[in-house]
Amino acid sequence: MGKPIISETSRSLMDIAWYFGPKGLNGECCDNLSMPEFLALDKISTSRDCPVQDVGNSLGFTKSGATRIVNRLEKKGYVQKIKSNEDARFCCVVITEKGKNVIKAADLRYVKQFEEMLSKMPGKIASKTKEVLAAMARTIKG
Amino acid sequence: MGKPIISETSRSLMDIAWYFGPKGLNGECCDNLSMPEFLALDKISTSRDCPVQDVGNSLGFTKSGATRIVNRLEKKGYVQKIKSNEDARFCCVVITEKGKNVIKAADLRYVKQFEEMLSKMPGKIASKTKEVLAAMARTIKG
DNA sequence: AATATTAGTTGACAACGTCAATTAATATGT
DNA sequence: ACATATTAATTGACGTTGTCAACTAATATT
Repeated sequence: MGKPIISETSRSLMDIAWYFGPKGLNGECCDNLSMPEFLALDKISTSRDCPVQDVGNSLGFTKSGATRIVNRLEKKGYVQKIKSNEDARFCCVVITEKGKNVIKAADLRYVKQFEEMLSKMPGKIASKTKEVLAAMARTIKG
Repeated sequence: MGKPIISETSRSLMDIAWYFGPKGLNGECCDNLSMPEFLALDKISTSRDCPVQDVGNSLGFTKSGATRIVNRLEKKGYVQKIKSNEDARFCCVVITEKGKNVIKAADLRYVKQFEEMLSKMPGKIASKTKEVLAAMARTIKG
């Protein structure tokens, strides 16, 4: 009832994760694209002939979870699953034009939200923010 | 297939939100406490006689969502719902000792994870990171 | 040729939040 | 004072999303 129990660091991290995360921004980054779908789509767009499991690994999902998210994306017309002709056990998941457009739109929305935030921050800190976030992301991804 | 479609800013924000968010850290911050539960518990712990709806507002949930998350926390023994004796429509939600302990533990885990990340970052940037995150969080919360 | 491994899929399930309807308590208007 | 409106909270039905374990199909291994 009053003084916070948790540290400012935790709070900040939580608030940021919540705001930009799966539940923030009204639960969608753009139209009918959830945050995991956005991340999956980005993973697919940056991999050549992406196997289904790679999507799962990249998100920390099980392989059945991976199947399901890829299927959802396929149903929406954002990706295509093509059997590999080198090894027919594999699917090559590739992004479609429609998929590229949708992540471009989602990206714009994110950047806009971010710039809006920056513009409300003290200039001195704002100027360091992108750099800090990039360094954090790099570190997290190992 | 190769060059990313989305900006580094979006990617960084996503990666951070994902890593520290509801799905990161194995989907739980601590034991059986999900991220929304952690945030709700923090909200409750910093408000005196917190009505159920305030929890919902603070998380961006509907009031039925608020009821459900508070009930989950109550079932786990982390909060108590007490009818207000000023206006019996209201519940005063208060955190229990057990609840305080569990968010303390979750906080520790978060801080540890954060410090680990910091230690892997270039010192010059690491030294600015806390400040930047705090400023972001402050801005987001208006 | 028989067996093991691997990629992906599927059914049953649980967790979580929304919507709309409902209950119970308090305010408001006449 | 009494009828009506408003408000806080709850509940049932539901949709979404991910897990687990069992399964299929294709390729490797022995």
